[in-house]
Amino acid sequence: MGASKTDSFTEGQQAIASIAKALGHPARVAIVEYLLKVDGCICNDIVDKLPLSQATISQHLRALKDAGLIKGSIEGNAICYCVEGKTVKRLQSYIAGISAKLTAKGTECC
Amino acid sequence: MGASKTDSFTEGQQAIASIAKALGHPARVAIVEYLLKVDGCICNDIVDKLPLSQATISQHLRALKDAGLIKGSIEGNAICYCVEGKTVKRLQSYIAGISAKLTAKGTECC
DNA sequence: TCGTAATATCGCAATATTACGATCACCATA
DNA sequence: TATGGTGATCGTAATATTGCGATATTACGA
Repeated sequence: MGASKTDSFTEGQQAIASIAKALGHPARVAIVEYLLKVDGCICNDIVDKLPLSQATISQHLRALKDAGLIKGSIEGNAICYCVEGKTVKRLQSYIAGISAKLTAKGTECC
Repeated sequence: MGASKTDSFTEGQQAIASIAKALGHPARVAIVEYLLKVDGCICNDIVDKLPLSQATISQHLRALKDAGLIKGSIEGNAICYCVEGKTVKRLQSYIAGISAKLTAKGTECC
């Protein structure tokens, strides 16, 4: 035993967890930041920007895509990736919800 | 090789990644939600609420505490955990920043 | 001080992640 | 049809996570 007991939690909890997990590695945070900075949402210049191999970056891109945080469309013989606003907003409103409940509560208890 | 190449990224990226990673498991999302729901921020009723052993929950609590997402104070012979607003707000404003940059950009490119 | 409830930690097994080199597949264009 | 650039995938090694039972540890009350 020891595998992720992922079922036995709600859909919502799993959905948030999987988005958060995708952002749970500095390389992927860096990739998202890069995609935001580059205005054209260009593709694999990323390989030159990060100290990781092409294979590894491709894996991270896949993780981000699986989580719905980015999407890519074929653009000639390259691929154009960009951040998917919908998913970002979903995470954003979830965190905002937590934050709101906290301030509604008033004092932090401990 | 194969270990996390975590260095070679900025402090900020690592900080966000570690907070996000802490939320990257449904059990931990569930724990945070529970701590928000319970008004008194009570301790280990959690063991009864989740289908996980006490040892496992204690581990998840530690992960959340290490990430700064919760804090605990000793309360008699029990422990009172609660969500740490400061860290939630940090994540919140980071995600809001991404979201803002996206809408500033106008159309999603791909 | 003894017993008991609440937590933390240790040690282990199962599984997942991270990273890379080596290919493979695809498309454009020479 | 070759050739080169772009990206995905495979195989593999190193490491991390997840989960649990067993065992501390700590604090309270009898």
